[in-house]
Amino acid sequence: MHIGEVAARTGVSARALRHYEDSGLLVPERMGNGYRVYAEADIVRVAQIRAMISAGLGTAVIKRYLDCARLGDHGTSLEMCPDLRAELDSIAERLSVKQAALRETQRRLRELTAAG
Amino acid sequence: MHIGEVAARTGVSARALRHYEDSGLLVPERMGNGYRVYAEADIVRVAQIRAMISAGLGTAVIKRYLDCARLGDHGTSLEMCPDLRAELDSIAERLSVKQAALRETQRRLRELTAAG
DNA sequence: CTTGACCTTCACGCTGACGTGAGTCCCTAC
DNA sequence: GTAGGGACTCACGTCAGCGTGAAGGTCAAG
Repeated sequence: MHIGEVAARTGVSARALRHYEDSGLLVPERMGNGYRVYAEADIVRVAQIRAMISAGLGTAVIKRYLDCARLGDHGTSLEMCPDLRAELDSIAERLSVKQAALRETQRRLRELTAAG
Repeated sequence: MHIGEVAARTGVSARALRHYEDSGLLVPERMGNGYRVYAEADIVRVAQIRAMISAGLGTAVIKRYLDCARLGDHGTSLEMCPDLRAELDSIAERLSVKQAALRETQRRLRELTAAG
């Protein structure tokens, strides 16, 4: 299918899809006229990418994740995955810190409003 | 004290301190020669700002928070605080979503490494 | 054959929190 | 007086994930 249909089915803009390709996250086939041709599997892949981006991951990390996943599909070694998992852990921890800081801010704010 | 000492004591760069001033978060006195003069209380304030920025809050929101806090100190009305609290709640919720997505990503990754 | 929808590749714009010079004072010390 | 270490004000650069034209090729339909 073409980029417009992928955009419609995933809710991701065509511009974003091209950006994902620039970042190496998505590599659609090309027709003779240069049009991008996406497979059904790309729909799932786009959903994965969106989930990871909304989780705060950068495209570089996502690319490594997808490479890792692709290696897994072929049953080959997953040497890079431990590093990636450590990175995901550290990102999750940073998010926890952010959440804690935000909750603390909320607590202070509630104190203020209660005292006012 | 001067900006250099504040930078050293807080671990925040002088550039960042000037940026906070541009954003209206910090308003140091000025000497005759134009040098910024910070009070001890500003050390605490910088720590608060850092905590809120690392929590993902923007300077505009932080400014409103500090204004709110300052109003509280003077015992005056806190009309804007409910809005701010709602905003903090929504940010906290978005962070929760991110964390959940990140945990899901970690789960998938662990499945891959387990299957490899 | 022409409209019109859809596709292509540049390439600049935007937001946010600063980094990084450039060029210039200010102040202390030797 | 001269060196040096701050501090000052512009003002452009950076990173990320796109948005938004611009200028033009492609293709099915009337």
